[in-house]
Amino acid sequence: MTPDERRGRLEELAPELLEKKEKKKREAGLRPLAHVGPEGVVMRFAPNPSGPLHIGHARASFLNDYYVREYGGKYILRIEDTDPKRVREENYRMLLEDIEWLGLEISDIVYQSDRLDIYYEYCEKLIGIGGAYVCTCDAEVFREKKNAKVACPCRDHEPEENLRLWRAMRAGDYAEGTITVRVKTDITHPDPAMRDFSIFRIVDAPPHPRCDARVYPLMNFSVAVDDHLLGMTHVIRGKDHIANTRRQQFIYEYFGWPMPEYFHYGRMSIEGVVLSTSAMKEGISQGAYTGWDDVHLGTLKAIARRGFSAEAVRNAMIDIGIGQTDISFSWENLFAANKALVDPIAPRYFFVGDPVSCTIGGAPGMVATPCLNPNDPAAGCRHLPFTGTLYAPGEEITTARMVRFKDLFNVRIDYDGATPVFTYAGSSLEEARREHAPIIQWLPKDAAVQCTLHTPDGPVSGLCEPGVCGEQGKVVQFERIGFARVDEVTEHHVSAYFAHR
RNA sequence: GCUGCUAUAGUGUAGGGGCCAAUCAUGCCGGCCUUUCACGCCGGCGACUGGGGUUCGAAUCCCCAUAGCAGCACCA
Repeated sequence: MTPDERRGRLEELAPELLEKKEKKKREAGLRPLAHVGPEGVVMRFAPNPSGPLHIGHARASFLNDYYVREYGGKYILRIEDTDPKRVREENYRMLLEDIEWLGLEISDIVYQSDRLDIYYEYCEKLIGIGGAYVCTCDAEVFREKKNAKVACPCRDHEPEENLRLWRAMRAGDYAEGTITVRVKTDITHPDPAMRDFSIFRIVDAPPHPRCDARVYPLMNFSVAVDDHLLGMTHVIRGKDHIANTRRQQFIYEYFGWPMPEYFHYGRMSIEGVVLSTSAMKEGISQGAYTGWDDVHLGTLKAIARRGFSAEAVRNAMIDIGIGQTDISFSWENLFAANKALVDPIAPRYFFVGDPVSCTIGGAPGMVATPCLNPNDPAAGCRHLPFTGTLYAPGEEITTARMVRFKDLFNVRIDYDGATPVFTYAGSSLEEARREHAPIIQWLPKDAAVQCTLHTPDGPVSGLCEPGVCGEQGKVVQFERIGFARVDEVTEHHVSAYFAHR
């Protein structure tokens, strides 16, 4: 049968089958979520304040943000600061700055360090119903027993005994590392990661910047309790948490709570930038990097400094989606996403690398008026006066017999021995085209500013238009070079970071 | 070692038994437009990891292999 015949046949036999196939249509964006109630969704972004946010965090935060925007509901920023060893005062500030930059639609901010009493309360409940026990075994000893599927003696304590130990733990009778609370799962579970994992421990030092405590929950407990109490409907996080989800399931089951719906996206490798907090910290302290926003780093601060907008990062991340496949983050795709946003609005300027001063014989004085943006005439023009001498890019004038200085005129290049001689060759654009003269950028002798363009291959020094000085913090396009963010402007110097072509 | 997840063009992604000689984006190549090698437009290149099985029919379901990744912390 031909497809048409089949279709006709099916129409006779079971027309309803035809319908559902028809409506399969692809829409832009992420796949729809199931189990969305009338109130929308409740989702969360849960970083820990151990350093600045980086591209990996952008993915997690934007995926969740996408669905909250899509369905409405709540987006909770939950700061997971239950490990005093990894939490530092300044990190909270940086975290909030980064959140601000991302432009997330956050509805509530929750600090886990404010909620220790809640975790204690639920821990006591869990112990009371026999779901957890207090273990005083040495961690190493326990690990070996666990790997051999052998229970430790503490596992047989009655709940009363566990409660007694728990209170002693709370009261300060035990030192760091000598006592822990474990969920009673299945010591013979085929997956060693599931066997009686810890949910509380003692940390003596350093003190926590936001609370006064010695007994801290481990993430599997605080996360499970919070996700339930805060009403999470869907959780999107990396696949490194896939085992944690299964561990948390034991806690949900003991309490009889329904679980949220989980998605675990795959690992994203990112080339070309430093991502590990420890490596960044070390590099900064040794002076290899200028700070958290050093462009060699993968932090959001660095990305921003290089001229990428949060919107571009968002678009790139939504395009990547929530697949479980491990992927390589593609800078090229981010470049394209950023270009789409920045090209319509970035003002154009001339940048001249390796500038050579050229006096043009026989040329009339005039003022060139190139557009700030050829696609947006309303943006206006720049005014570049020519008074007899200009700067031209060294490489370009040594490889051509004739050039056209953009928006100015044509120049013929002859040689007197090794020294080039420049003569005015008319203003006809048609003629320049006929002669295949390259149209190149230039700068007035009297109106050029020193400019360092930082590229991945190192800094390029040259000159740029004075107008660039008014663009600090903005992204401009250096014609025929690419987009760059104007980072710093001083009286006689501009520093810019190359973003992409 | 044990447990689990994944496998579509260079990169990212859609497709979850027949509409797939496989979508879209990006990239690359060619052309057009253009006083930027930008933007825009037109055309082209490029992929279902391998092997078995189920089925009339498999990118899609099952098994095995291979590869990658994750977890097995008193971190998150």
